[in-house]
Amino acid sequence: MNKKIYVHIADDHKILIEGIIAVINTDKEIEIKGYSLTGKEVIDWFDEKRNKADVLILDITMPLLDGFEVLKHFNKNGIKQNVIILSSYDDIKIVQEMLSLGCKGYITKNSAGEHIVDAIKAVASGEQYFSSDIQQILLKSFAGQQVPVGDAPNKFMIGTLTDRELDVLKLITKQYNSPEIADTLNIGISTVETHRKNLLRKLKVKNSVGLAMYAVKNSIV
Amino acid sequence: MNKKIYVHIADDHKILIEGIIAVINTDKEIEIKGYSLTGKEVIDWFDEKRNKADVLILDITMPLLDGFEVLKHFNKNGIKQNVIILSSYDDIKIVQEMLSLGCKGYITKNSAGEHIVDAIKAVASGEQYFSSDIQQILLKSFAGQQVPVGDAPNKFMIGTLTDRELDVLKLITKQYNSPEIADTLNIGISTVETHRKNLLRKLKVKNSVGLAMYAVKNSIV
DNA sequence: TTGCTTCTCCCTGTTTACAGGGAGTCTTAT
DNA sequence: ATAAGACTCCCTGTAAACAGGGAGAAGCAA
Repeated sequence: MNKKIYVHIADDHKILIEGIIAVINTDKEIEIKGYSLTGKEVIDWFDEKRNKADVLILDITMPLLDGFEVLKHFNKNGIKQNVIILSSYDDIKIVQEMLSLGCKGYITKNSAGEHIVDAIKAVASGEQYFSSDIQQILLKSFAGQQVPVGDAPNKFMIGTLTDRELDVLKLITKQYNSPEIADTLNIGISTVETHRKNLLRKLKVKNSVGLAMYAVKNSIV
Repeated sequence: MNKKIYVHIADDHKILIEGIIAVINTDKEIEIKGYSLTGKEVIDWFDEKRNKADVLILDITMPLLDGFEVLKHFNKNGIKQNVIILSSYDDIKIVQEMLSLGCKGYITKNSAGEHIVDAIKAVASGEQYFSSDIQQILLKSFAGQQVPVGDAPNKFMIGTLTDRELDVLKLITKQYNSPEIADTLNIGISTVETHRKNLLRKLKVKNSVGLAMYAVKNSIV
C-alpha cells in the first residue's frame, strides 16, 4: 500500500464536513488533516501554520472569503495546491472560472459520497475529476456553440473588471450602500463611488439594479 | 432499551444526507427509514406510500417543493409529523414562519453532528429542540422590542404582491427609474414611489437592488 | 352597510446614487 | 525610465431613492 493521502476540507456547514469525514473515513488510504469553516481559515491553515495537504476540498460559498478568493490567493502567492471544488452550483461559467483559477476537480453536492473518494484519489495522483453532471455541462460548452448567446459584450467585459470592482459589485448585490461597502472594505466612500462609476461605465448599465442583474446573469453571485 | 426512533431525511444534497446518515448511525437508538431529495419525494413518501417516521429532518431549499410547502401540505391534510428543520438559514423570520407551521425543532447546518442526534431524541420524546444559534436569535426576538410576526418571510410574500406591484417590480429590474416607470404605466411618480415603498416593506429588502435580487431568485424575471 | 384591499396621489424631509471632473501613489511591464 | 493600469481620495452638483406620514376613490365580500 502506498502512503496516505492527506485531505483538508473547507465548507461553512459543519454538518456537511462531519458527513464527508464520516464517508471518507471508510477508506483507509485517505486521512483528514483538518477542516475550515471560512475562506480565511483555509488561507491561514495553509499560510501561517505551514500545513500541507495533498488535496483541498473547497466549497465556494463561505463567509469572509469565498472559494474564488481562496484560489486567487493561492495563485497570487505561488502556492501550488490540488483543489477539488465541492459546490451546489452547476453553472458552466462558475465551473470555467474555477478551472481557469487552477482547480483540479469539480463535484456537485448532489453527487454520491463515494464520488468524493474517487475524486480525491484521482486528483492526488495528478488526474482531473468531474462529477457526471459537471462532465455533461462541460461537454455541452465544448460541443455546443459556446456559452449563452446574447451576452457577448458582457462576457468580454467580465474579464476587464478589476478585483476591487468585483469586491464592490458583490457587496452591492448584498444590498450594501456605499458607506457600508466603504466600511467593509476599509476604504473611503469616495473610492467606493469611483468603483461604482467605473462599473456602470464598463458594464454599460444604468444603475445599481443593472449591476446586480449583471452579477446574477454572469454568476458572480 | 426502548424501541428505535425512525427518521426520514430530506435534503437536495445527497452528500449531506449520506453524512448525516453516517453520523446518526453511530447511535444505536436511531434508524434511518429513507431519504428524499425533493419536497415532492417527501410528500409522496408520507402520503402515497403510507410510510411513517418518528422524526422528519427537513431542509428548506429543495427542488419542486421546498420545506415551507411540505409543512403546509402536512397541515392541510391533517398529517401530524414531528419535523426538525435543518437549514443554513438563521433568519428570525424564517424560523418563526417554520414554528408557526408546526415544526418541532430547528438546527442550522453550522451545528455539530451530535446536535442532530440530540435534536432527534428530544423531538421524538415530545420536546422541542433548537441549536444554540437559533436559540439566541429566538431570545433576541422575544427580548428585543421587535415583533416582526405579521409578515411571512420572503419566499412566501410572492403571492401577496398585487398586480400593480409586480408591474413596478418588473420595470425596476429593467433598470427603469421612477419617472420612467410612471410614464410607462401611465400613473404618477408618487404612485410609483408608493408601490416601491410597499415592495420594500413586503419583501423586507433594503433597496432596489434587493428588489431586483428577489425578482431573480423568484423567477419573476 | 361596513369593512377590507387595491390603486391612486399628495406632503415633508433625509439619504444615496449618479455624473463628470481632477489627482496622487503604487506596481508592473516594456 | 517611462508608461499603463489599479487603487485611492477629493470636488461640485443634480437626480433619484428612501422614510413616514395622510387620504380619497373604486371594488368586493361578509
